Amino acid sequence: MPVILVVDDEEDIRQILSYNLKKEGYHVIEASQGDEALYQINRKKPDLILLDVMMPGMDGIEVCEVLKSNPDNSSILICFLTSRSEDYSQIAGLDAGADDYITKPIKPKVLISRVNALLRRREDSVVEMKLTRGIEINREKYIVEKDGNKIRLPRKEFELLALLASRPDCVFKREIILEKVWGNDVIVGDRTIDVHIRKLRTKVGENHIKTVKGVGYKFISNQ
Amino acid sequence: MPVILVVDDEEDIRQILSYNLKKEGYHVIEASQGDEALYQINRKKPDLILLDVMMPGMDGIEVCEVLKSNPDNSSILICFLTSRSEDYSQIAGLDAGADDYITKPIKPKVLISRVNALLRRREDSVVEMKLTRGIEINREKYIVEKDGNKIRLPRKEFELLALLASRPDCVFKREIILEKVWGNDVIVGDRTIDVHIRKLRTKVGENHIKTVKGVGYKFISNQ
DNA sequence: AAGAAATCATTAAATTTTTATGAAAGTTTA
DNA sequence: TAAACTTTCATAAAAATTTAATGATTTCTT
Repeated sequence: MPVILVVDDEEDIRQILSYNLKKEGYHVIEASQGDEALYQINRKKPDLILLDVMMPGMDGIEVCEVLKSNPDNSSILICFLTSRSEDYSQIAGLDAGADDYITKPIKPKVLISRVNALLRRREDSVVEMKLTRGIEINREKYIVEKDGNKIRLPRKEFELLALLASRPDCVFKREIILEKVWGNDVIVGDRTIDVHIRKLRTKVGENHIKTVKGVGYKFISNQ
Repeated sequence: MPVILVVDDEEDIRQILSYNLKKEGYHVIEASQGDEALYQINRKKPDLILLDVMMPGMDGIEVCEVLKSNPDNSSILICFLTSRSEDYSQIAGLDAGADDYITKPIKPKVLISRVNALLRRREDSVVEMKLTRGIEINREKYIVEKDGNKIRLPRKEFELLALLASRPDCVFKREIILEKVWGNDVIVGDRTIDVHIRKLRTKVGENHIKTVKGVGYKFISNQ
């Protein structure tokens, strides 16, 4: 289940949001201030952040900027919480980093449908993906481009790469990889993953996939 | 989901358009100048382009002309963005290449309904389709022309070709093919698809339809 | 720090899956 | 009913996937 971080200085609001999200089955963590939010993000990378714009101290926009300055966090969705009174121009201006915004007062139904939509959309938006140093994955075309050259990958290899690349710099445990790429019911030996990783490395580049011994593999975005 | 390219030199406008389109679920890419737009089009062929007429450097009309000079791009829809002040004669003049236009200031609701309408209309208008290297599909006549020669295809073969060609280079999974060409209720074996593909290949050309093992087939546009 | 244990890397070979193809058997259409 | 169209079947071919075997590396123990 996706992890959602709720950031708002008012405890009442945090509770209402948190309650409703949990009821939907999401794993919710909270922060009451900007810096606390950044701390939480570091500790447990959320899938989505509901971020209040107006907060004492570091406001939502600053948090967003700091957050997005780290490419590790590029896949985190951000949804601002704004008061209706804050004018649209401002919201449009800060839109750069955000994926959506919800105006207060927040109705539970609106909240849930927006959150669901955002997370659902994220799944689909992995159709095309630009990765560092000219690696591009296109799900529709089932093609990976490296420095402009098209690389044709067999299905399993493609799925594996797409999975790893869906969250760059995050480690995927072997069990997770098996579950996502091979399916829960299929039983294959552990060496199978290695072999596929091997093939990917020769095709996509040796230093794009890093192994984390005892855990799994990750796709390296930068450097 | 369809891909929409937003071309406008003002960042604010790009953002507002982008935001609203994304909210609808479209995949949006942006360009701030004419040549950047052409670059983007080359990189990822969009379904629709929202194209500002007045831009410094290469203006919208030029972009449109360059675009349309390449038959590969004939299926891309173009919607101009114009100021109310720009006189209609000019707009009428450039109408040739464009499918629609929206006058600024742009209201989100108008934007969305126009965009939806355009894309919906396109679905139906796959009546005739020019494809690379002189392959042309005419839905009304159930006829395919290759290098000027008319090829008469049986219904199923035609539907299959039309489906694959509707999104060149995109893979159609076997299940999707079955659903679209044969219908959800009809039960036919997987070999049936192969056989039809083979017949198409012998008639239309071996290297126009490519198989993606384990996934499905795709129509190759170029080369 | 040395040795043992666990975990990965790598290659080649074996196996399985998936598709191509020709021919034939049904089906529909004119 | 013949002709055209669809579908199935059987077999060949190709490609993808998995296993197995061996070497390398890291981690853990003592």
